[in-house]
Amino acid sequence: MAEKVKTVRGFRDLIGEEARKYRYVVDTARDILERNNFEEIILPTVEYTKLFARSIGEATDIVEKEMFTFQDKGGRDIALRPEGTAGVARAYIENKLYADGTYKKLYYEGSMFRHERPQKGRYREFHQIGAEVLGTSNPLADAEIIKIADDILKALKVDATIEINSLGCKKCRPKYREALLQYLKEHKEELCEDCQRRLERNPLRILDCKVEGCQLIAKNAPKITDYLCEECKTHHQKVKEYLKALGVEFVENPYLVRGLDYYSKTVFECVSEELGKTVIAGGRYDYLVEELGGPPTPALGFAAGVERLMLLVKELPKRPPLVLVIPFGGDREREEALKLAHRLREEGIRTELSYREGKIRKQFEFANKIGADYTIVVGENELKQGLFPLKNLHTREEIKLPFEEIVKVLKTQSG
RNA sequence: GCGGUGGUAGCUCAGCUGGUAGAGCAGGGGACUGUGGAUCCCCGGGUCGCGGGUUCGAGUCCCGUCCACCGCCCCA
Repeated sequence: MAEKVKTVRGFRDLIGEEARKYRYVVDTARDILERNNFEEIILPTVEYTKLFARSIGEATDIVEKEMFTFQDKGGRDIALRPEGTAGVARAYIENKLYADGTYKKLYYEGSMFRHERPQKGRYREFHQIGAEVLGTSNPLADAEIIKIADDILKALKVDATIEINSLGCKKCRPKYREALLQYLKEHKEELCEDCQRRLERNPLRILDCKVEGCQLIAKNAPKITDYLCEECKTHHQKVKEYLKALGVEFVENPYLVRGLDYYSKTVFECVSEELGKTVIAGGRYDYLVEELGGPPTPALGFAAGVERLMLLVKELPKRPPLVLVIPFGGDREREEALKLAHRLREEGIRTELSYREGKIRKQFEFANKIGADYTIVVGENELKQGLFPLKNLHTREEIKLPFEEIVKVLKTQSG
């Protein structure tokens, strides 16, 4: 045999039930977003590398070491998108979606690529479904975005805790950063190696370090919420009020920070205890559009990790019952069975025509194997009488009816 | 990128200190020629992840490599 070609590391096939689970997660989220009057935006899979460098942040791991980048034949630096928000912001600016003076609600869905070490629920090609609202600073939008994330989790019956925080704005965040940095420097010796490094690069991240010693230090660190300016404080307060009004359960986590540089004010994460991982995350990014060369545009959004949600979805909606049409006899019977099978499909009934030849007994074994719920034998006697045996494989009951009666019976089952 | 565990039949796995590859389940056929999940009988199937080394001889020991999974980092 020739050498077998395998999938690229971190990439995989989704087959049958896995594929159905994928569709279920995506369709459920899409449904909720459509109901909230979000418009779909279908984005390119590749963008110029600098788009991500400028939006996500030069110094982040995603940009520094996790992007799939390459040069095209024209020597342009291109990257497979590692996330969706940057592309949405770029499209918003490029297509002047701000021109009509209203805010825009967009959602996207598709593959994202990060060159990380693969693990369960973490692949190099993974999928996100994300929503973005561009052009409003109204805290109603923050509350609604979080509510949608909550609705998706509830619809999928996934348990997760919603944690929220505010990262402040250009006015108040620097003051907080200053205070935090000063505090952390006083405790530098007690911090773990990683955190000593973070001190320079991204001190906010020390707050959610898992090392025990660091957590103790983090516990007594100044809280961002104590440093928020009036505007940010009011905004944060309003978001929480609206969430309560909506009955969305959440916990405040003053140490919640996000890994992407573009966030401001509201940030949130939906954390699954079962996975020990975040399944949906998002927040405000009021400066991103402007930093990418657009007009000043407050905005916010979230991204849901499809693979991670799939790991938590225990039950899929049932497929409609399956009917196996079994030809029995010769060419005439095969041809009739072929036509009758398509008659059933015309009516929306999930139908398999057996290509198996041989004993009737084997046909029934085949019916079980493929998970059929009903069988219809099409043989010489049936064609002569115009009556066909519809057998329920679960109850083993069989009724003989004219074909069009069978169609009616099955149609009510397929609802 | 770092640390750990593991890769043997379609699946789950066994294979002790090196001596020509096994079980259960699944699959195919028959007992049973127009009605299935039971039972019995028979059968097929493997470059032991890949490459190299040690050895008379390697699934087993050594080195390398790939892949999966777990933890870290990071993140959805």
